[in-house]
Amino acid sequence: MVTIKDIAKQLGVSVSTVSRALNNHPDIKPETKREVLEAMEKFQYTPNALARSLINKKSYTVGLMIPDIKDPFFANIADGVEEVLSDSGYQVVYGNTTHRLEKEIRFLGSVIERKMDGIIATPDVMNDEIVDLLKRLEIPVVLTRRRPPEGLDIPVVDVDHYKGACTAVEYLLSLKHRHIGFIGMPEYSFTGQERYRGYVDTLQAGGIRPDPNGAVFGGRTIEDGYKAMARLREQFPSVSAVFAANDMLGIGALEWLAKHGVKVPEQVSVIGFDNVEVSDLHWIKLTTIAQPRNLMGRKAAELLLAMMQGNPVPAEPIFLDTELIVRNTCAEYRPG
Amino acid sequence: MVTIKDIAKQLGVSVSTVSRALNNHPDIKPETKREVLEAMEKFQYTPNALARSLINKKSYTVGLMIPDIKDPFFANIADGVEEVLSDSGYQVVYGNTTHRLEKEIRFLGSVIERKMDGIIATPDVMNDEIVDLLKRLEIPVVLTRRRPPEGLDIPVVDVDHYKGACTAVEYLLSLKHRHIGFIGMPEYSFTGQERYRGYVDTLQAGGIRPDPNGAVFGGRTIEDGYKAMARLREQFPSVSAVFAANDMLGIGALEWLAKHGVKVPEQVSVIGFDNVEVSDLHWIKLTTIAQPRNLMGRKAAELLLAMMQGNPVPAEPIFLDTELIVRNTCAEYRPG
DNA sequence: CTGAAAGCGCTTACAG
DNA sequence: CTGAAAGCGCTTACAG
Repeated sequence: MVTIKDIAKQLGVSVSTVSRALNNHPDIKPETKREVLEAMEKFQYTPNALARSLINKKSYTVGLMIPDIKDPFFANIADGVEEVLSDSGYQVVYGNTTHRLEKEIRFLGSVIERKMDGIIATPDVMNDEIVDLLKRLEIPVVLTRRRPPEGLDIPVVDVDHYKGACTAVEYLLSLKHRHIGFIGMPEYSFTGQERYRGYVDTLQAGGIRPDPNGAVFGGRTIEDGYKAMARLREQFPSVSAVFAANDMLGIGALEWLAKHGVKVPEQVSVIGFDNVEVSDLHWIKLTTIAQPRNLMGRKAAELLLAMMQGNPVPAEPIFLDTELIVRNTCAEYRPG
Repeated sequence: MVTIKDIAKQLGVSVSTVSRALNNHPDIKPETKREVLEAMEKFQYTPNALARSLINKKSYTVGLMIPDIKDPFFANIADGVEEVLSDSGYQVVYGNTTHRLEKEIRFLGSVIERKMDGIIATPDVMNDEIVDLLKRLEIPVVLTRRRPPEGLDIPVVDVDHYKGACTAVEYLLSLKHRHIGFIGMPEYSFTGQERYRGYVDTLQAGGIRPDPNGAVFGGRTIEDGYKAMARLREQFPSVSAVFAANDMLGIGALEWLAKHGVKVPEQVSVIGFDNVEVSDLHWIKLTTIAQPRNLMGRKAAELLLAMMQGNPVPAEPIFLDTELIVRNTCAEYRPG
C-alpha cells in the first residue's frame, strides 16, 4: 500500500507538502502541487480514510438503522437517504436489525466505535434501553417512523398517518358510504393507532357514531386481512366499505371477498394505506393512500445533514403529506 | 470523548496496561485487569475503531455493492450477507449503485480508502473499467450474479439459471406440451441467455425443434410481458404453454391472457422464474422456479469470510440449485 | 512556500 | 506483570 510517505520520498519533499497538495491547501507552489499530484496518480495513491478521520474527527460516515431491509418500505427510505447523503460525500452504513433489540444495541455500539457522524434510525420499539443509548450517542440523530419520548428532543420525520386516514375515510364518506368498517394493525402499533384515530374522528365529523363492531384489529399480513374481513362481515354485516390500515390487510380483505363472491367495488368498497407495489397489479388495483417513502428518506437525510453542519434541531416533527390514489376498489354506495 | 489515556490517568497506570485489559491480553494481573475494566465501565469508555483499524490493518468492515436495494432480490441477498457477516463481527457497508457506473466507481474508491477487508459485489455490467478497479482492490472479492472475465479468478456465487430453465421446460414437457413459447429478457442479459439456452436445449432433448417464432425477447417488466404475450400469440398461434424468463414477464403474460379471455391454465399454461413475492398472490398463483436468494447472500458471505481468513479461492463458480414451485398456472395439455 | 515536530487513539515489541 | 517508546497514516500549527 502506498502512503503519503512513499510519495514524499519519491519526490524528495516532506510529507507536509504532500498532504498540502492532497488537501488543496493554498500554501503550496502550484508547480510542486502538480508534481505531487502526478506522483500520486502514477503510484496509484489513495488516501487512508481511517487515518484522516482519526485526526479530523469526522468520518464522513452515517448510520442508517432499520428493522428490515427486505421490507420495501424501508428499502425505499434507504434509497432516499442514500441519494442525498452519498451525493454529499457520506458513506451510509446500514444496520439491518431484523426487529431484534440485541442487533440494535450492537449497531449503536458500532456507530460509536466507528465514530460515525450521525444516524438515522427507526428502532423497532422505542423502549428505555434504546432511548438511553440514543441519548449517549453524542452525534446528531434523526428518527423516522418513531416518536421520541417526552422531553427528549430528537427530530422526527414521518408521514402524517392521522391525516392520511382522514383522507381515506373522507373519500369513502364522499362516496355516500355510512357503514364503514376498519381493519387494523395490532393495537400497540403507533401508526395503527394514528390511522384508527383518523378513522374514528372522520366518522364522527361526518355525523356517524362509530359502531363498536365496525373495527377489528390484530395484524399486518394478507392472511390477517383475510381473517379480519371474515370477522368484520360477521359482526358488522351491513358493512359497505372498509378502510384497511395497510395495503396487505386490504389485499387480504379483497381476497376474502373474491373467494366469497362479494363483488368489489359493487357490493363492498375497500381502501388501503401505503401504496405498496402490489396494489397496482391488474388483479388488485387497490385504491389507497400513498406514503412518500423515498421523500421520507431524503428529508431525514437533509435534516441530518443540516444538523451535522451545526444547524439547530427543528422543534416540531416533520410530517409528510400522503396522497389518495384512486384505483378500482371503491365505488359509490348502492343500497342492497 | 473518553480515551484509553483518560482511563490510564484515572488509575495511575500506563496506556499499555489499559490496552492489555481491553484486548484480553494474558500479560496482565487479573486484579489490574478488573480495575481497568471497571473504570472503563464507569467512564463509559468505548474503543475507537478507527484507531484500532489503523494499527491492526483490519477494519472489520465489508462492502456490499448492489445495483438496487429496492429490488427485493438484492434486498434478500443483502439480508443473507448481513446475517452471516454481522454475526462474525463485521459491519457491512452497502453501496447502492442504482445501476450507475459512476456510483460503482465511487463506491469502489470508498472501499479502498476506508480499508474495507473484503467486498461482495454485483456490478451492473461487467465492463473493463469495473474489472480493472476490481483487480486493483487488493482485498478478497466475491461476485454474485456475475461472471468474471476470462483469466480473472474471482469467485462467484450464483443460481444455476441454465438448470433452472431446464427444470421449467421439462415440467411443461411432462405436462405433454409441445408448443412451448419463450418470453425473454433483453438479449444482452447474461441470465436471460442462460435461461434461453436451457429452454432451447431442453426442447431439443425432448425431440422438439424450437420454432423460430416461439421466442420473443426484450424486457423485464410486467408491461414487457404483456406486450410479449400479445406478440407471441400472433406469431406462434399454436402456443399452449409459455416459459417466461422471469416472473414479472410471466405476470404480464397472465395479464394479457386474462384480458383477452384466454383461460389459464386450461388453454395456456404459464411458468415463470424467480418466485417473486407477488407470484404467490391469490389472483396470480404463478407456477415458477424459485431462487434461493437469502442463501445466495449467505454463501457469498461465507466464501468471503473464508477468503479473509486466508483460505484459497474456489476455482469453480458456486451454483445454487433452484426449486420448482408448482402453483396454479400450469396444466396438462389439452388439444383444442 | 517548505519542513520538522507533535499529535489523533490506539497496539505492540522491548526492557525491566 | 508493567511502562516507555515507536509507530499506524495522516494533518496542522509553528518556525523559517
